[in-house]
Amino acid sequence: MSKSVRRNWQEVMSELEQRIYSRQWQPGDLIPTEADLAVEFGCARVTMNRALRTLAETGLLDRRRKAGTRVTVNPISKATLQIPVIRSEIEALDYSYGYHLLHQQIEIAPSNITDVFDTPSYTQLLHVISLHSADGEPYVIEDRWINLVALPHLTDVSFAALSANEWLLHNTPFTHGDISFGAANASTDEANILKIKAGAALFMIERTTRDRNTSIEYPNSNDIALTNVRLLYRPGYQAHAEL
Amino acid sequence: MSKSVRRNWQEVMSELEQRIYSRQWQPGDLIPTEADLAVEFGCARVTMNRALRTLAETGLLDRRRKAGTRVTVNPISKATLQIPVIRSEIEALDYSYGYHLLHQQIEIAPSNITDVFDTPSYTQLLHVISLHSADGEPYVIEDRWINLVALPHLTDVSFAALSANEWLLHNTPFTHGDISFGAANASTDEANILKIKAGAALFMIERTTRDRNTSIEYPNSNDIALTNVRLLYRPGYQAHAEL
DNA sequence: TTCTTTTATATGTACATACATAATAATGTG
DNA sequence: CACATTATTATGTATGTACATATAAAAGAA
Repeated sequence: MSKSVRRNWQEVMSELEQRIYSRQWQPGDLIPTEADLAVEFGCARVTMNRALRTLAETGLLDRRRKAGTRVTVNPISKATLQIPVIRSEIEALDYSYGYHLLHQQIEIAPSNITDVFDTPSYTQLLHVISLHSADGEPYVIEDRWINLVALPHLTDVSFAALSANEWLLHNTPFTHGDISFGAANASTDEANILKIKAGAALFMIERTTRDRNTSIEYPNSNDIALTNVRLLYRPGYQAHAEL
Repeated sequence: MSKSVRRNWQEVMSELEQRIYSRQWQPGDLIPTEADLAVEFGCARVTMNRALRTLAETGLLDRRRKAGTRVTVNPISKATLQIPVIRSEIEALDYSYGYHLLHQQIEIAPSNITDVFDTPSYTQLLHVISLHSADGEPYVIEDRWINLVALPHLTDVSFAALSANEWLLHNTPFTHGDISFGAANASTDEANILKIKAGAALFMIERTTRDRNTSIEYPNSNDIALTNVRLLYRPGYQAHAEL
């Protein structure tokens, strides 16, 4: 064989990446046009487009019509946190998974919860508290409120054997929502459940899950909050992500 | 104009999304082939490919050559956390930003740090502790170790006026690394700095930043750890993300 | 001058076609 | 029967071409 190294868009992209990482093209620099680069690299413009577009999606490049393509000035670091089902998380660590239902009752929810659900303050919601354990040791407390208006089937479901976490994933996939991370001192109750001292710092995840309303029956209604959960992890727990 | 509604890939994609969200195509279902869908939608196969590929990147579809395309069975929720520079974070909340250097010294680092940097245990590293404040109130403690072998210029830089956080972003963009989130009880020192009671639960971010080594001089060396930072936020702080 | 309109241009996308590749399904072999 | 080989097929990608669209820059009007 001779000269023509077949260039695919991924090779092209990593060549472009090199130029950015090596600071040959510096932040803020305007780089050559798609067409020019295509000629230089000996590929079609569409191929170069794919490479440049992907880099722009990654956040390395800023592209604007007519204005051209430039290297991002303030790259925003994006940490993508994968949130598995708790059972999978524990089993992935090679621990045996355990589940214990601590509380399941229909109650009038506190105002911070009814705010999230956008329901009247007197609404009855399902309150479920449970403990997930790893190798018999307490791992995380799951404190959940469920919107029975959106999920009426759940009124009579018992979560003694199956966690609400898994029931919801199985029955309402493809939901979205918002999530926040923080820290909290363990209350006396929580300390007892986790078998630790009261006041210990616990990593906390709070999450509201909404369902996209795409049914033909309710085309104009907004997203409906299905459930709100607060997870309190045992001391020392850390969530990892890549930058 | 008559019949041909020009179909672009984004319209095609949202039509496909509808079918997934409405459970017309259920998790695990094998959906029609690219070619068939293209015919059904009246667009080119490449256009359908773009729509399907994007949905696969989002995590809604699983695609495999020959095997076909199916709706994802266990959608992994991915929370993408945007990590801004601390100054921007504080100013975005409409607080006035303040910065105070508390400690800057070249020291022999503890073993957990030299492990991260992959340097000998006696290596001298730069240790910088500082406080970022919002409207004069303590906001977050930044406890940072810097690899002077990789960043020799920093030996003589004073961080009295400029935070290491910003210096690094400005001088070493396009780095990557790993990050973890957790909780810690405030030590006495930390409590004094943050003006809170010792033992309070603090949200903690720990982050190691590495530089991709793409220089011609060191083509074969691995990524080098530049810096490791531990951020301790004031009580009540929460990091938000979207699912 | 300042504001509005036009023009030029880089990116964005659509399509037809062709071939590449991975992996299942079918076939052949011991 | 188990196992290796081949054929088939759905996705993946490269290219030339054509047109769409956003917008910076130029030209024109006030």
